[in-house]
Amino acid sequence: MATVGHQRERANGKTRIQALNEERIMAAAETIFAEHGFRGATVDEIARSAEMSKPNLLYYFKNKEALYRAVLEHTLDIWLEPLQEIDADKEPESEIRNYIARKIEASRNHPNASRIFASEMLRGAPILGDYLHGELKALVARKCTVIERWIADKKLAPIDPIHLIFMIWAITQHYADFAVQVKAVWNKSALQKKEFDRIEEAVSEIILRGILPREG
Amino acid sequence: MATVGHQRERANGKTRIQALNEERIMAAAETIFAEHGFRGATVDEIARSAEMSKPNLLYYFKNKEALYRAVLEHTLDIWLEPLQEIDADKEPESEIRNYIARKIEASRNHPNASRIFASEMLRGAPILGDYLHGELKALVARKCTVIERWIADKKLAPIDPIHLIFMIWAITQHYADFAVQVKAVWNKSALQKKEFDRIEEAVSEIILRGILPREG
DNA sequence: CGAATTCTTGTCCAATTGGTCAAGAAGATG
DNA sequence: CATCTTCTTGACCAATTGGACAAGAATTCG
Repeated sequence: MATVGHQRERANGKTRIQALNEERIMAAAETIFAEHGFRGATVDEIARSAEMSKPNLLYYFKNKEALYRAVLEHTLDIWLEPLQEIDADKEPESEIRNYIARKIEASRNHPNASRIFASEMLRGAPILGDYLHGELKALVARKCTVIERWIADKKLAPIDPIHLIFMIWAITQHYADFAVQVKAVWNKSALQKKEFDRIEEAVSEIILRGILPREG
Repeated sequence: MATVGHQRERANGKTRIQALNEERIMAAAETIFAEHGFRGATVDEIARSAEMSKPNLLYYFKNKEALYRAVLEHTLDIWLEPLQEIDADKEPESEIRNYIARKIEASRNHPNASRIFASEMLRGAPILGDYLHGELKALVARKCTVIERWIADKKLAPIDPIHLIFMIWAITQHYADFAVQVKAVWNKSALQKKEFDRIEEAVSEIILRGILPREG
């Protein structure tokens, strides 16, 4: 209790300035890493984009990799969160429709998170390798069990759960990572809420048709 | 006729050594660009991987960007070829099943082509921008017309053609670009023909169910 | 206020970067 | 075999890279 009073103008043991600048740096880093990957991004460029000197950036993150890891971690939260939500006790139609909606929302609101994840995969996941083989694999296994139960209960057609998950990941990610292509081919100058609503509808329709059992 | 006889030990006006080395360089470059993108790749590393000196590499390609463009062009051929094949006069089921099969085959046989394409999209397609807005857009528009005709003929459910195409691209590309993730989560040490056959089956099943009209 | 702490940056550094150049090695061609 | 062309590379270059450091500027806080 003694020294805590005033020091907690700091939240998390972080100074006001610290919190502010770390955020500023991470935001800038997210954009640059998303565009050019870990190797292609330069600390100088990130610093410039965050409007501060390079030594100052390195005062907050001890080196480029530490910054990359911080950004990646933040990315993971966004990337993963939607999957947690799937609930075995509810109906597959609503659960999967909802999952698709959440993933597409994430692609819209955090396209750079999606891109950084993609870029890390393209490099062979040197940083996230352990995570993929550990936490993620376990989580997916659990969700597959849920889907298999739905299939056993005749609530879903007998599709392969893991590829259903891969397909949903692939599609939703695509609209963030390949946004340039989507815009060019679809002839949209930008992907706004309206476009993402259209995407969600079109994707859900095909996927749900593809996995729900035929009535009757 | 005069000077042609012996000079055509060269094919394309290229020396034997030229043809050989350009291929060697492009193969090495494909791997490195796929992993690290344009900026993250270094000429030195590519040269080393091609087992030749950097000046020698630059004897065949005048600079890094020229090499990148050459690789990208090669990439495009592979990436695009399957779509040309869709034939309006045949049945949608076989045509789309076939298209998926071809794209997945491409992902298996040329994963690095897929990754380079992805990496170029992540950067905002500074090199391929014109191509996306031109050739590709036009091609997709034509294929959409084909799909719409199938829908009008009640051979397909009334889905959105362009998003069907995006979905197929996204999914098939995913198994190349995110191979690390797929392997980790699916618990395979490598993706062989057997695994890709399984993927093709699972994907075709869901997509075709999703777009074919209900019988009766 | 004044001392302690936190923040900020100009300057510097060795290593790496993309790229040049000249000169020798290897190959083709008469 | 002799010449002409093509191929190959060591040595070099200026610019950029990730990062260290010291010293000054703000802040914080008793």
